[in-house]
Amino acid sequence: MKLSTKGRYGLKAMFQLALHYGEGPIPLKNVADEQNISENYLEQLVAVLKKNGLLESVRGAQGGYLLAKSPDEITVGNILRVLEGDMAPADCVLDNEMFKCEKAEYCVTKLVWTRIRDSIDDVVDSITLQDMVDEHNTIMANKKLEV
Amino acid sequence: MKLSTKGRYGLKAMFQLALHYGEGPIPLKNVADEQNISENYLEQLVAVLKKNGLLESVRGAQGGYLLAKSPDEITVGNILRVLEGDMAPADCVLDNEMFKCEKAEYCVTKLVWTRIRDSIDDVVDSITLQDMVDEHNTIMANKKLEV
DNA sequence: TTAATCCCAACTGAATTACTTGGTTTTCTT
DNA sequence: AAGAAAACCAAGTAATTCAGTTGGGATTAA
Repeated sequence: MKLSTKGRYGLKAMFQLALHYGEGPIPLKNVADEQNISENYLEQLVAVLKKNGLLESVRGAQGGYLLAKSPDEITVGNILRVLEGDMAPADCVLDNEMFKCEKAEYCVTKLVWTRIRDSIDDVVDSITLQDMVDEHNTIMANKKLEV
Repeated sequence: MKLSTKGRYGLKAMFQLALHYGEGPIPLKNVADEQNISENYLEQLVAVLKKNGLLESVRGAQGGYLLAKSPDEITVGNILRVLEGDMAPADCVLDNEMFKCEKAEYCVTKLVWTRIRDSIDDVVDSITLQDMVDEHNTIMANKKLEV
């Protein structure tokens, strides 16, 4: 039940770009350094995020990546689903209903998987990048007061 | 974010044993047949469940497995944690705090993983095998009425 | 005694993970 | 025009996990 580095690094990267939203394109190298991720590996992840309309890129010198939408329009769920697939603990409760089990109508374990999936969906769909930025700012402000 | 067959088969097997709770030992072959699982593979899973005090076994002919506690004392969380480990989406929010990240105090993504983990915990710790049996019986009773 | 059953250890093919390597192309700056 | 900064792309890879299989043994009821 663990996320792979795709989802974890991907969210970190998107959060980093959200922190700098409005400042123009940010080079991937900066993001990779800041979050301690291999730049070449991160490249593959942002390619997916871009293909799915969450990122835009600017090529050439002074180029980089930017969020395709404002941070309050991008949820954690948007990001994780693109990089990890549906947040479903079993194939029989995938959102797109690809997989069909003939016992589905009276399968009690399916009810369990459904409840797990729904609770995860609730959380990831309710948190936007803006929420994360706000939380970050609150934490940082409190840290300053402590000193 | 998917469960492996360990967790999925394991819960199905435990549910099957819960259905027959009080009837003495149930041979693994029955469980495997009923739930369409390789018996030899299931053997490995029940070994883990037994080692962790969720199952008891009776050897020899007419032997089999039985729940070590009554179905209302065994939660889905008990079963999944034994077979899959903590239901944490990232190592930094493992229940046992093995893994330590030095940025933990101001890591916003950690807050996200924590909320996901907590919501999963809420669900799996709130459902007992008895709940599943009850649900199963309700579904079956309704099915009968439909005909 | 024999058949049913649990118990145990090792092996395996396929897939996935988390990268790395080694480029090419585009564009800004000088 | 040259050089450098960046995005873009394709392939390879070592390690691990997954989902079993194989081939036995030990225990016990009938």
